[in-house]
Amino acid sequence: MPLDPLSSTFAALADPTRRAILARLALGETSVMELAKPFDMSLPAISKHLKVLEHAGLISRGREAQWRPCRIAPSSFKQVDGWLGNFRRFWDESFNRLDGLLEEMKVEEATKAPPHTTRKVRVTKEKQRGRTRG
Amino acid sequence: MPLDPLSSTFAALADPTRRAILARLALGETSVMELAKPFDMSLPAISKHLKVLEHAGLISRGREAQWRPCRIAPSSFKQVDGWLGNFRRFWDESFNRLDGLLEEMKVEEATKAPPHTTRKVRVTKEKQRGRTRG
DNA sequence: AGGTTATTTAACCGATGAGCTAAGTACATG
DNA sequence: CATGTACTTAGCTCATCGGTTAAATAACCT
Repeated sequence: MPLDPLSSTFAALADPTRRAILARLALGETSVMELAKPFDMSLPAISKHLKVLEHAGLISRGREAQWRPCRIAPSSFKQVDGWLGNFRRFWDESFNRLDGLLEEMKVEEATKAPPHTTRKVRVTKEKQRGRTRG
Repeated sequence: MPLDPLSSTFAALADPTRRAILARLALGETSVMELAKPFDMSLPAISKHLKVLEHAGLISRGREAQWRPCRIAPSSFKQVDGWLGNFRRFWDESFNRLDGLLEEMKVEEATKAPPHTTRKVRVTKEKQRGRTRG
């Protein structure tokens, strides 16, 4: 019954309250009370949101006396970015320019391109990341 | 009642079936039948998933005779990537290195840093994108 | 017109999700 | 120890979601 990690991360991000909480946390670690302030919502509701975010790996929580300070956790963000990388060529112009360059460099394949799909495609899964600002 | 665009996009991405459909579409435009094949699921279910993806702006659909070919639509992907950019500094090392460089260049602020938050932070909203592979 | 293929709509069901209030836990301090 | 502060858990409601089957629509092909 538990969703795969990427699904729970996306699900966690699919709520404006939770995204606002993350935006606040991007400014620095803070308490639940502090996080709750901007919202016209009960504290338990915020508590639940935080649990969802934590479960999704988007935040982590510490303990300091009666406070449970929250902070951004990088890993899930990274995973989302990685997944998104598989589609980057669809909108990122500079990405495409670079891809085109790499394309030209291995012309040996160009002659036997299969006519199956519309565009020429190399899926190259995760490999996409890491080429951007190395 | 309708969610904001970013929320519906994230919600659409929070399902493994839909992500698999997108992965298939990354290989090129194709029909509903073709998209349905890999899944042990009724056709109406797939049809619903496609409607969700379309509504989220992640795909667009054409008409060719009795087929409704689907293809990736870039805009929502781009928006997600843009939003994610606000958090890139939390995981992308090279991003941080570049940020540190920019930091050093404007040292005039370094002396009067406020002790309010843990890290030194400039929010710089969307501006983050576009510096990667210019 | 009548049939086949491709896809959507309608109507339903069980599970999950976001919100609430009320009560419980954990720590700090008078 | 009693009270206050900072949360979390429990239990409820209502809406939405992912799936189903059955029927409808749409376009092609005799």
